[in-house]
Amino acid sequence: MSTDAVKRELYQSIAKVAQALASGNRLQLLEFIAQGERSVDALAAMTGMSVANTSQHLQALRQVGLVAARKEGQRVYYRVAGDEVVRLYDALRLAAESRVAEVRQLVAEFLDDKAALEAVPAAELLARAKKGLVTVIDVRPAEEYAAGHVSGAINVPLEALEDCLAKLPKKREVVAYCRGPYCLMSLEAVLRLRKRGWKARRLEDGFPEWKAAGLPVTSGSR
Amino acid sequence: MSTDAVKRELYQSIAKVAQALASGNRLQLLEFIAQGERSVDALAAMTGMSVANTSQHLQALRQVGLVAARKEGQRVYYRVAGDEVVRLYDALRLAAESRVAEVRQLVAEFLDDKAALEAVPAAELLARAKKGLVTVIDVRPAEEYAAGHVSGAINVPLEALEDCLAKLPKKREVVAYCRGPYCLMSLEAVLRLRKRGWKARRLEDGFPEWKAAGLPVTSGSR
DNA sequence: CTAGTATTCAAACGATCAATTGAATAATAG
DNA sequence: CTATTATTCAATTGATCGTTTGAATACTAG
Repeated sequence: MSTDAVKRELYQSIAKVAQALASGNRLQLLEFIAQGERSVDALAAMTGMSVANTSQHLQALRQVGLVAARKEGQRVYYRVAGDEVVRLYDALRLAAESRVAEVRQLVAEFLDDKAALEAVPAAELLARAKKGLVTVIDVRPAEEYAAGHVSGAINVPLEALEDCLAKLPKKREVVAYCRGPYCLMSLEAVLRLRKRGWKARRLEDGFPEWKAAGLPVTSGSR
Repeated sequence: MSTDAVKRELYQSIAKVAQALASGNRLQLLEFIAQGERSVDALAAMTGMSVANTSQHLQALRQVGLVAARKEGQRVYYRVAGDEVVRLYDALRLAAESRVAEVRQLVAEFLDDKAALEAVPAAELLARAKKGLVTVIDVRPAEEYAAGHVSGAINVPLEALEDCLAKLPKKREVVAYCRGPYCLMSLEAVLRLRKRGWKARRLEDGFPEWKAAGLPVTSGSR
């Protein structure tokens, strides 16, 4: 094979990985899978897609090596194939958020509709936290929490939200934060808490902005 | 709009960015652009694509905000839109390289065919460099070279290879290295140098492996 | 073995995408 | 002004992708 032909095929092979990410449904699947191993029907239920369609998309992801599968009994559990996959997903999300005007607008619209008007500014949170009026939760994965978090916040990863409800006094308002103003994890947490009867709002910004503003942070210990 | 609909559109918007990367031709364009601002016809010549086709692909990249354009005289120069874009490209390449068997095989085949058998192991390079028998060149971009490079190597970015030929004595063998064993920059450099009559080989691994092996590195100064 | 569940496969449709071609802008030189 | 060069636009064709549908496997419970 000629050098050029090999080169073209090499790029084409990399492009196949991008192609696997080029579908909103598959991205959503990947995000769920990144939170933990899931079976096909669980993923179908979470995304609202048909089982057949879900299976097909999962195979597209598996074919390029982004996810791996494990069979147990009559169920097949999918998981991300490795850390690079999560890093790739994050890089994609980041590039999209910071570059695509459309995404910014959609997020703004989404937030406006639902809870943005009620987002808590950092200064307000700080004041109310001092008075012990709120429970601050960090809904990012445990590793990110360990690397640094808002002082006084407890870690409630989004995927474990339902398991951690006991930790959250229902009387006190809950304020959730995540990676940034365009990250949807905290919003998701707020929506889910409200559905269950909590008073919940999101922090206006995420941890990076909080830290950059020189507000108190803690790292390592719980 | 319903929450679900917004969410779906949000994922779809992110997917559009991935879609823009889902083409070997566009990835190749992006890689060239990442090395520095380029005009449409220059890119068309580099990739061997028609100008119209190149223009069309560039616009696909621009539409999702991965590259930006600047008009000067009758030429339009394209550049990457930001650092996140390079990070995204790297993450994609990394995930593809580490996951897709096909890519590994293609790279192996490519290298085998061409120059892999003649790749210089790190130990051999070290020994021969000490005796002054070889010229070691780092073909990565200047910023990466500045952040750390093999001691004694001179920086000859791939895009400036032809301009730097004067620096390379034709009598001494040239050994080129880049980002890693699956990075094609050093191979490209070797092929181009050979075409012009140099004796050239590539280092078996890239800078990260060299550094990880505890071999001598230098950073900052030229 | 049979019934039931989880997953995958296969075919079919419409929608979207890539490359080619030829023409339309836009800027510059003479 | 006209001719030239660089880039983009528009229309076409063939290929690929996404979803639905219905059926085929694979496993488990009884």
